[in-house]
Amino acid sequence: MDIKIATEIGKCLSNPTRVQIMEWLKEPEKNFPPHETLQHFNDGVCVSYIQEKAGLSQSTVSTYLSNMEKCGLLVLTRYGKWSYLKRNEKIIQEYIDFIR
Amino acid sequence: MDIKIATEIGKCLSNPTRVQIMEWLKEPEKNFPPHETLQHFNDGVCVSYIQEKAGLSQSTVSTYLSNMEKCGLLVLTRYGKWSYLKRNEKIIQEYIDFIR
DNA sequence: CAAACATATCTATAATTACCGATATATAAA
DNA sequence: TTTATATATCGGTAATTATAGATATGTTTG
Repeated sequence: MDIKIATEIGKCLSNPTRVQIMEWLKEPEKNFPPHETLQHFNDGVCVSYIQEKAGLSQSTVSTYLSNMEKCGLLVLTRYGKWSYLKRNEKIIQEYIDFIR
Repeated sequence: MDIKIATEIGKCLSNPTRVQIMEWLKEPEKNFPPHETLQHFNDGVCVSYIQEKAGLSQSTVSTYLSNMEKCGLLVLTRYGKWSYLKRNEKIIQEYIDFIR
């Protein structure tokens, strides 16, 4: 991992709500209600659930998640009108290897 | 580690110079000239060497290092008029355990 | 003690980020 | 094909951070 990407990841992890989102996504079934159309969390959690739980505006949370996805911390999967986000454990591990 | 401290660490790691400093301090003997009064890097590297290498003002780098020490990323040791800084591997590991 | 040196802190301005409401886009449902 | 729903993006203001120069503090040395 290069220093530029590591810094972008650091920026994502410099805000308590975004750090909290990373923590919530460790255990979706514990932290979120079940999805209505999907019977699992295989692709993570939909944006609106995360937004609701974060208690910030839709636009703010959407921007957070977009940036977290751009730097690789999260993986985005779209099904119809829903977007699901899950942790990208591979990139997280690369980041850990970089800073350790 | 609680989310507040993790966020402070994230802030420190959200700037390329500060990330770079963390990297340099992994291998002081490789990245810095030998100290004049001290014959080792056991307590890390003095502020002025880090400042010189970073290429930013003395006050800016001093503030960086101070914040990095406050959140636990670095350990500060003073000998007379010199301050030495080294990585705090214990806290770094705690941070890694938190985000993983 | 005075001068020199290393580092920290203060003050100020420029740049960036936080956050929202409004609006756009894209899909699904009626 | 309108309407509703989910998410993204735009435009703006408030808050925070970046960074520097000036100054203060503490230490060593002459």
